[in-house]
Amino acid sequence: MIILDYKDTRPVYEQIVEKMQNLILQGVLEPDTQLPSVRALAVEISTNPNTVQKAYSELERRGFMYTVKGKGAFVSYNEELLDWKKQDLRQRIQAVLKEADELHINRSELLQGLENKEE
Amino acid sequence: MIILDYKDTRPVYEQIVEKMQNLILQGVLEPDTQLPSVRALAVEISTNPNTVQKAYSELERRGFMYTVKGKGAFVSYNEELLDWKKQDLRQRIQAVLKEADELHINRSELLQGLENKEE
Amino acid sequence: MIILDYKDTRPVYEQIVEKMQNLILQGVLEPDTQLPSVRALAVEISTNPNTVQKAYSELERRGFMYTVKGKGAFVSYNEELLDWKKQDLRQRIQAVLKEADELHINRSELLQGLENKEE
Amino acid sequence: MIILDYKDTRPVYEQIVEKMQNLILQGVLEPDTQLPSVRALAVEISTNPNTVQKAYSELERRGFMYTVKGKGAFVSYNEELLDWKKQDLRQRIQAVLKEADELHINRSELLQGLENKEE
DNA sequence: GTGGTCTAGACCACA
DNA sequence: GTGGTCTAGACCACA
Repeated sequence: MIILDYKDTRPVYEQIVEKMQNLILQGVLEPDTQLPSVRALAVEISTNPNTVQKAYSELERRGFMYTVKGKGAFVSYNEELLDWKKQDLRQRIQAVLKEADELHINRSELLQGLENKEE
Repeated sequence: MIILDYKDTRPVYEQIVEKMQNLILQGVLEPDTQLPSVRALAVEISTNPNTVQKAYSELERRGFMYTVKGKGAFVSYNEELLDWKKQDLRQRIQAVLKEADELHINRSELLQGLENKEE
Repeated sequence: MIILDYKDTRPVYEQIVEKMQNLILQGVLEPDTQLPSVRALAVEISTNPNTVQKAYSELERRGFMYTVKGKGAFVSYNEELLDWKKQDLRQRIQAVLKEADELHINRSELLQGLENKEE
Repeated sequence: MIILDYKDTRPVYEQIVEKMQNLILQGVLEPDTQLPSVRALAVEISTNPNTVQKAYSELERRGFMYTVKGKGAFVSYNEELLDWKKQDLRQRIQAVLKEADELHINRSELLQGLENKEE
């Protein structure tokens, strides 16, 4: 389900959050499906349960899953989440462009050739 | 000269690096100008000299300043550095766009209205 | 694992960098092996953890190790690093030879008898 | 007579020593010629007299000049000094080759193409 | 005075 | 436990 990249410098829990989030947004994990338990996932990716727990809490806070006591964690996808993600991506691009502005680097020049997905 | 943002979660030394770098790239600090001494800057922004030292070392490593032992630190700007920065900004935008691709979010839609600096 | 030479005038952190680097290039420390923790090595060679930390950061920057937060530091050797080291050694010899040229000292004379390792 | 390189990372006094030494070994400064006074040279290269003094002391220690109280400093060249310099260069090359040995890098490979001065 | 290194120890996020 | 950052202060070579 999830493969960690040990050469990635980001914290493990952040990698889990990002990967789970993408699986949900992409529809690979469908709404109301049950997710693996904290312990099961920890074993699967051989990491500490604390780390998985931290990732799950963050995903719940962001609205990507809900937990039912005694039953487990479930996917909670809805259209709003994709919008939320779009906003997030857009803000990250804006942050970069703001930096460019400060250095008097032309925005169009920077974005040139990036409008379309390369395949 | 430099104002720290205590709400910023990044380490202090990183904020110093980024701000000095921008001042140099913007031409506010001109080549061969002497920079404030490690101790002077530490007092000015009320931080520890070691922290400023760490920032200065990183700036030297990146080619933004050079150091003459016993005399001080001096600005060492050249055109290549701006190109290097442009590459860096471009790569950061590409990383965001790659994420968008994975979620089937349209690139043009995401970039809409960002081509020009808002004023 | 590492023995410091207190007669060596170079800074302690530089000696650590050089020795670890050699152990990695020689293959004594194999890729993905875990390195001693900052604190453990500091105790072993009776120096300050900050000094070891500085050495580890430099080794990471040079590509000889990678760090997983909360887990530790690991060896990250690849062939390119040895090539890089060869270039470095060659350049240092060239610098000496250039000095010799300026004094009209014959290169061959200087290099005589050095082509083969003494055993 | 001497031009300092401010982008050179070595200490100023070391640059002075090296440059004076080369001028003497090359015969540009002839034996028993009077050298500029500490103060005169300090003004000429706009540095601190302490720095020139340190360089002169080192040159005297190495046998490249002698001082006559009340008169000044004089060049003291003799054949032995060139031999001394050759030994010095040779030792520096040997140090590099010893490093190569430790990494199992072939000496001949490293020295290939360096036997003759490029022009 | 100036940068560079180091000690001794604290605190934090992460696992 | 592990790396990363930081404080407060010392000492050194160099100018």
